[in-house]
Amino acid sequence: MVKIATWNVNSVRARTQHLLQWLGDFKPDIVLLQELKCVEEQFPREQVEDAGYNVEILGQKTYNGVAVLSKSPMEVEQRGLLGPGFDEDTHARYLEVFTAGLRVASIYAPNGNPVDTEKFPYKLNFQERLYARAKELLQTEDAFILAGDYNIIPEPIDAMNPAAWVGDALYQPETRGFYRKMRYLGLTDAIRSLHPEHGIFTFWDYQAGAWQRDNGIRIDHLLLSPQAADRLVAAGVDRTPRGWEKASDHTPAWCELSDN
DNA sequence: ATGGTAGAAGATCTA
Repeated sequence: MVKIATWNVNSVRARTQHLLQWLGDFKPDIVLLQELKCVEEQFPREQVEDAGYNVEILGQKTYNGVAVLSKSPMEVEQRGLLGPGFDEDTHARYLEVFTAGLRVASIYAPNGNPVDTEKFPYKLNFQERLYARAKELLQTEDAFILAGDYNIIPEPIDAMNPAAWVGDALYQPETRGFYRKMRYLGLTDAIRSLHPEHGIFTFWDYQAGAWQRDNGIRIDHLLLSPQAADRLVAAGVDRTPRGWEKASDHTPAWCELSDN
């Protein structure tokens, strides 16, 4: 069995103790982190290595930043996500590795708000690049997982109060359409495929007591290739770290694959 | 209720 989790930590330096505590409690084999908010040199590498993980990092000053932790050896496959007419991206939002017989990408997709600014087209452009990469990878025989903070509320069931998100970049038709396209491509939403019920959230805003009211949304996703989905045995969200003092506004989402 | 909170940087931006 291999347990893979994704977690937007909202600053890895502010969340180092939470991360170490959670690694010890939850014991994931592979962890995809987002919003490191630091450069590689500032990442608490030694502490994470001492916890038993290999570490690969794509960092950036102040914003964004993604990493992959794995108990198995890792090879970096791709740093960053480029595409046609897009040969440079200063944002650290994509890191793809090969580890434990799996191809895995840690993804921090753009938020895209406000929608009437250049931020929204940037979000759509990133989505197009990710779609192209997914299509490319589907032509291999690899089992792969594209997971992270997609900044997408796929369906009304994925929000406590969907009406409040109308007009938000996370819930725009183009945003939700991209997610649908990824699924039509043949990718499996690990959590939703095993859990049709309402109330599965991964993010609660810091403001207005969203956590206390369970006013959450599901925006962190694990999309599995057919070869990976065939091995899917469990998936879920671990709400525990969201309840800790000085928590990230996201909590880990995870899935478990049988050995193959 | 057009604010509210959090983090990093630095006296604002992003989420």
